[in-house]
Amino acid sequence: MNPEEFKLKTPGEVRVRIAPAPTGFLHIGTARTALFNYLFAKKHQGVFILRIEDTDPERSKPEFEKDILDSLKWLHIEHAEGPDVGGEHGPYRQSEKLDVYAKYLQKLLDQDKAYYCFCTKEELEAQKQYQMSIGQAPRYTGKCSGLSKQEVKQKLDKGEKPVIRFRVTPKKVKFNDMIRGKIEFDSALMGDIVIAKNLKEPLYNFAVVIDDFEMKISHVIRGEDHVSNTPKQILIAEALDLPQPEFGHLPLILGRDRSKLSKRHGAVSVNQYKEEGYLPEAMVNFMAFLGWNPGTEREIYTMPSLIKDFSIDRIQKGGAVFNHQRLEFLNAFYIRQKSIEKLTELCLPYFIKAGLIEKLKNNPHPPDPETLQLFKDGEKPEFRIKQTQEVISLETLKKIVSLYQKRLKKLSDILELTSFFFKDKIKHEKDLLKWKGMTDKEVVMSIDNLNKVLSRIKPEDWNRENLEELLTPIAEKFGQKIKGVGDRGYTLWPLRVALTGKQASAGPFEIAEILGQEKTLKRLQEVKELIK
RNA sequence: GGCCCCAUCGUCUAGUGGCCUAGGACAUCAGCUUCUCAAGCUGGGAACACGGGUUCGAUUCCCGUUGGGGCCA
Repeated sequence: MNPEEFKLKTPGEVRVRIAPAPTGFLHIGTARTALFNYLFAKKHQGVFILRIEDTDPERSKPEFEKDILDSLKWLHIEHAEGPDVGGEHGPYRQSEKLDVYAKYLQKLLDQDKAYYCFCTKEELEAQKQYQMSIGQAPRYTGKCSGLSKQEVKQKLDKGEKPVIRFRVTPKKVKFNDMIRGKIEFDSALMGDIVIAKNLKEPLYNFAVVIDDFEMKISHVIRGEDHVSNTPKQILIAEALDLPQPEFGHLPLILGRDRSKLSKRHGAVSVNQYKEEGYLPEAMVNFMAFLGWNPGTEREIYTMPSLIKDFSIDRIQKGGAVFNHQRLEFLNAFYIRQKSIEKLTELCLPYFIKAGLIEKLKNNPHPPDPETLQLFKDGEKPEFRIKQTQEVISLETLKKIVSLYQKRLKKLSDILELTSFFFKDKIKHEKDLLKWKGMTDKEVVMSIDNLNKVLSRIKPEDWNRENLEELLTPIAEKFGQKIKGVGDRGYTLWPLRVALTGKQASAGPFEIAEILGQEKTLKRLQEVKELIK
């Protein structure tokens, strides 16, 4: 840890925040910003705050706010203050404090640090075009900046709709970015900026300054897309004589084409990943390494270890491409770490939602979102396979899941991989049954042989160990007989394909055990008829 | 267009002037294992954008070029 980081300009408590607008589902980039803020707060025994920036009533929706809350909770990025949990520096929704903004706006107006501007969109547009044509930065020329009180009143009385502009003092605005170091802007290039549509409708750059002050935010850690907002906010805070927070700008998450990650790159909301069956621990581990690394070769990090090793001065400056394959790798890794009980509980909703199984009446509890515990202790839940109406125990489901644990990249993969267990009839491709160029006749011979052997097994002896012990020598002998080599494939491959219908699957013994003797024989029979 | 930021394998990155014959991870390729697919193990290929300086010595420092990105409307 670099001690530099602890030199906090504003001594006292570390208070950080994320401030998403509830105009869409929680974006992966916002989640990553939240994570870094959270880690920074935890690292410094500080407070992580959630603020909802819902000043745009058109686009802000309660369901999006809910999604933000739910997704953060799912990721275990917990805020100590926010719209749902409250806090002494609230309200935490911008829409609930419009009078506060109005107060500061009025103050600026009274001190003539801001003024009403009546220029029309058309005027402004024409001006901008002109400025750009002569190679200048487009900025407001200050046409209305000299309007007298009477003129303003007249225009107001006439019903003209003004905006409120902030007088930008031309100067070099400097700040020391926690991640990037010194950054300097020439505010003369900005022109007077619009800070509100009117007293009741503050705009982003203004509202942020007020909120961050009111919430006593010590460090503003946000995406790089905000760097050019920073000087504006510094100037506004200065005009209001407010203390400046520290700023840190995170590199952006990029899509494959290296532009800012957005919907056109695919799934970007946290809830989409959740639904597809990505684990929160994988998401967190993955997001943390998008622009940060511990400087060691360790790659696996859970939240507690991240908190321990996180340091803001190890954050990268350049944007990071979202590497989906790496997310999958991490997700598969965390899936493999799960206990079979836990993993089964995680998979059950997928089976149920897909209509493969249904719950029997004796376990009506909805899953506990905290523990993901689907059942109360001591309860023996049972399920029914929808297609066959057979009862299937949790134990059996656990066996199924455990067979495929190593093959799951995401939870939803379980459906495609295991659906053959839940189907009455499965589709077979005749040629798939042939191992190394077997003929139809040889396949039938193999199946007859299997039939003979398997039907003789006593029901109580039907388990994986016995099947393997019995079938292995038989398979070798069969290979020897038809091809002169002890290749078990001539028996085991047709068996496996007969049971699963698939080119790739878990092994035939464990599958046969789960399917049971009756179904195993039935599937062999079906395959035989297919060939004839 | 203006301003700001950035630049090591395909991707995420280690590297803070000599430990660099540039390390790790994902991906990829080959092999082992094997009835298949996974998982696992072993091994291979793969990068310092370019040009100038500074220096005994630059991936590392400075300048420029190029490239990429962000913001502004």
